[in-house]
Amino acid sequence: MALYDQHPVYLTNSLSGKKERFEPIHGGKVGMYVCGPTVYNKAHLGNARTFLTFDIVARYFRYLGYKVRYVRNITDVGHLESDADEGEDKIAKKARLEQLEPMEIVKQYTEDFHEVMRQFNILPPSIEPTATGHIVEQIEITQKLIEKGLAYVVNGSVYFDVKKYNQTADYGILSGRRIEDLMESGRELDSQDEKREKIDFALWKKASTTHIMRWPSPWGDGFPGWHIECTVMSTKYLGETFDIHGGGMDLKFPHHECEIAQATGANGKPPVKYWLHSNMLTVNGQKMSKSLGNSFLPHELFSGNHPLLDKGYSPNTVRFFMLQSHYSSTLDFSNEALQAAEKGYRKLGYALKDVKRLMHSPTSHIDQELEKELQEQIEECFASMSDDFNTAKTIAVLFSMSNRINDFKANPEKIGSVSNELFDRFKTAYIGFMEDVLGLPEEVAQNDELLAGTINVLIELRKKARQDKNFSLSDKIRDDLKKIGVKLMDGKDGEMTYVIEN
RNA sequence: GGUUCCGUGGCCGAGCGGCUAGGCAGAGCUCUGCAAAAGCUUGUACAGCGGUUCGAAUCCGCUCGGAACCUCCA
Repeated sequence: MALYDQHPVYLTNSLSGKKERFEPIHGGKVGMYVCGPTVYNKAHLGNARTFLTFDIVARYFRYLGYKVRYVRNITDVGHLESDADEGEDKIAKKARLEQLEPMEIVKQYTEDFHEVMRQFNILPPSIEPTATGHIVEQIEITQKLIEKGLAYVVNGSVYFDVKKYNQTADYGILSGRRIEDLMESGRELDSQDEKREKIDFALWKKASTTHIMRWPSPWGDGFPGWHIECTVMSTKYLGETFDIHGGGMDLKFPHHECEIAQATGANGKPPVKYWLHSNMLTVNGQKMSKSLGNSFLPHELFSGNHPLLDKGYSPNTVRFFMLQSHYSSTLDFSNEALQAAEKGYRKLGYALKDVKRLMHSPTSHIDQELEKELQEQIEECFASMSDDFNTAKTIAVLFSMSNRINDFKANPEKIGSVSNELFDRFKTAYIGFMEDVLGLPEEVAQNDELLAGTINVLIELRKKARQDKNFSLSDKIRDDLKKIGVKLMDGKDGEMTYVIEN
């Protein structure tokens, strides 16, 4: 029996607003598409949270034994500023400001994005397609929509006819919006608008003479609309209907709503079975965003070089901090919270390091209560993760497991009071959920043999001083080492361990 | 204006009708030459007001406060 059968996953489907049992379209396989970044600027922490969420989703599905195909795109074209149909292309604008080719901008910020992902231990997707690499497919689907009467051409641009679509389908099915409300609110169409209705959106835009990023099409030179790229890249690699589509909450409307309309219109069936949306990161209760100017850049956070920060925090600490809340809740950023997370994570990390060294000792008396406790903790890890990827709950379980680990470390004879088989499962579960599922590794202090050797010499000296009851010397060794970041801890048996803290 | 969501102990944060969430900080104890680390114990919180129920932080209504989306945004 596969792990995924033993621990079926329940997830909150934005489409229904309810928690549903995950049943893959193709047995044993998961197809997931997540809207990636538009690479015209440095990735900030809010971006990281979304991709962390889906990193966890992919990791857990894999841990359960599913074969996961995870597609996350890079948007390297399009996205006009200010308004869907006017204004300047973000990438082109940045290119002009920095006096670079658009593709230099794209390259630069794609590299930056990858570096940030790597720092946060967010694993790469299986496929990372780009919008510019799928212009042909975007033209094709646009043509298909025109043929079906769901899109119209005006002056070299193509627009999706939302009202027409709504006659046979339900525009607003995801966001809960009604087409009537949408037509009443928001910006009015002005005389220059080419769209029939203001809720219509562009599939293809004619490029003005000055627009740099442009491709030939049946309607003249232009560039694709924003929503169409995701429809094309998701269905191309995952099929016309696939399991999971994810993204940040702020993409729910209009982006994902439009994706549903396009795909349903073109293929005659809904594109996605489960929609997953991760919530926003906030600072002082307000959404962190580039436009509000309250966003943190990862390197500012790591270095502590930011007006709102007292000190720097490691990427893993930040990762842990984010995982202590549920992906569907907003998470507020603050120094105090980060500091608490740092200490908490350190505790779990030490236990991780320690548990790897613990070996089962010959079984003596079986402590049934202890066995039951360990057994339940293992179960709880799976149950919590299978319950809508509740990393906060899982971490709570890991804390209680770390208590047992520390107890085992201090009293190794206790390990023998549980069966070898159970101890192994316990150990494997702790390591597996920490490292593979949550992606929280031991924070490796410099694995430097010279340094380790040097510290060990000092440890031996301190042992000797203690044997001689020369406590002023033994204290000095410990205190001086502490000043430079090496913390010595005496064990029960006279052995000493150390950790390096920065 | 429309559509949603949130308000939990000093702080952060789970919770989806009955069962101690957890972390950080604080207090106490054990261990220790002293520390550190660790283990154990401890706090009796759910914005307010009504209602449903044998029973509500959890469901319903109202009030107050905050946020997101309706323009680009993860």
